[in-house]
Amino acid sequence: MSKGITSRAEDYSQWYNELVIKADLAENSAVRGCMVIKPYGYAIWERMQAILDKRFKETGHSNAYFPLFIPKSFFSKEAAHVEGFATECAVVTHYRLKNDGTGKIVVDEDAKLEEELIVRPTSETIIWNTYRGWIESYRDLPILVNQWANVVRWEMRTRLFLRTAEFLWQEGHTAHATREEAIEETERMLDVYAEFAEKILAVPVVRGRKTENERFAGALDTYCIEALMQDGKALQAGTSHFLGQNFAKAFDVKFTSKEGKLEHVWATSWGVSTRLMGALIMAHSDDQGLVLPPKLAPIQVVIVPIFKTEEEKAQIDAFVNQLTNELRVNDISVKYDDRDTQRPGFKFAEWELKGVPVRVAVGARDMQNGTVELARRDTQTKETVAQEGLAGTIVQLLDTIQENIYQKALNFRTSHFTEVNSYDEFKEVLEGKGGFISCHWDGTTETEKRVKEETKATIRCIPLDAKEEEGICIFTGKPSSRRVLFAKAY
RNA sequence: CGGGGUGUAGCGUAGCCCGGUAUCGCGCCACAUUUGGGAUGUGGAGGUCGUAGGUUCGAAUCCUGCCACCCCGACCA
Repeated sequence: MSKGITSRAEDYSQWYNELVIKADLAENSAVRGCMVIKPYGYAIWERMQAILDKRFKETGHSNAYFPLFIPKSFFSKEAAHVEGFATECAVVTHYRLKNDGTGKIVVDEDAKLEEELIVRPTSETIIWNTYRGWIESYRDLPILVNQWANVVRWEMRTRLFLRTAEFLWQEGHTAHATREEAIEETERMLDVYAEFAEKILAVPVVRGRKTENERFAGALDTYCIEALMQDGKALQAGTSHFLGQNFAKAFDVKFTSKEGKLEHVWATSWGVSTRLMGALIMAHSDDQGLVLPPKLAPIQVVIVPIFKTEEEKAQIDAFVNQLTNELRVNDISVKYDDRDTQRPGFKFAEWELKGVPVRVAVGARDMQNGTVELARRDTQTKETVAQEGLAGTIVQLLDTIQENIYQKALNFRTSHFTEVNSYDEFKEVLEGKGGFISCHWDGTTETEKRVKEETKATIRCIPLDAKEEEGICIFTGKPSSRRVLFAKAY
């Protein structure tokens, strides 16, 4: 693609003001790496929430809410977990401010907390501490809970959408009586994510498992979906973790089984975040702005009237009213942009920037001919179609667009998916077109780290559908039994 | 936290080397003409030049500290 607004995450800056702004409150109090999500951007997040939440409910989950603050001591209970998050925690140490006598507001040192509170970077610890009180018997299991929340991770380096210091997400935390059931849940939720990414976001993803090195802090196994962006870099779009009994042991959560034995509970956790908005933008956008798949778009159809006189406007209004009603019956969200403060060309450009999939332009000429101009955001094409049966035409067109956006992304990924059998080839592809590189790896963290140092590529995942195949590691020549996926990642 | 860079109107910028009270474009406001792809003309509003100090008759410009942001690394959804 051309060097456009979406070729890299950094290039958002040309238009992200439409969706978010970087939080910059004032002077010395800039909120580092956070973002203000403006209404239109938030509407996209709300669509994601609504669709995912429905799926969570359909798969038996309920929403709950746990505290933002986590006592520091909770963190130290699971060794791998604390090690994974220790370096990126915001810590609350005091609970009061005071006037220092000169009019300056300072932290009141007398108001020091006995135990510091951590602003949650993820909620496993506080949730498992709570679950201890909820679980006594196998009859209390499973617990299938999800939380919609914000979390804070004080990253060294932030990147809009992809790695902000505060982000919105959902985190599912489930408790099970058996290992098998927990693994099943982990895989089920990965499927929910993958299906959401592909069918709703129209972003094809690879389902896989992380290597030991890339695993979530405290998990026995981390499943993920990996998407490919238009610049050839991979993005982890969602994760589902099998936590084993690690957190149950750390927080002493036991239950009495059917057989009367006291056992530790099995756990999973899974989450997706506002990073999905970054994935959406970088997977589909073009130089004209966002391209939203119809199933996700907060506004699916925008109608722009073109008129000179009040009479013409009244005539168009009547037509649009009827069309709007017909579309709404079909569950299509419609925006009638009849602002008289902007000209049609301006509106066209603005709604394209915002990614609205279908635009209907209707003017006096159309009213005479019984037609409208129907424009597609994905292909940037337009045609004149009959007003007769227009709602039906649009319903079909939205499906076509959804499919086309997915196909386009899939084609891109297919052409950026390369099997290699030597390290030279590996480096050549990596520095050339990029994308996913499928190759044999000896299974050691040492090799993985060495490759990362030399090439910046990491193992994105071991694909779930990887077939057994004898081969040799392209880095060390040691035997390997299946291919893994490497890529440069965000 | 290391290395590099930047901070001037809502946004993007010129000016800085070589000190004399800030340039241009977009946007904004008013009026007129316009309205089928980001209108045009005329007039107008808007700036403690990131911040604190220093040098100087005089600082956006020179010096020092601090803050923030961006890029590259380490870290990560």
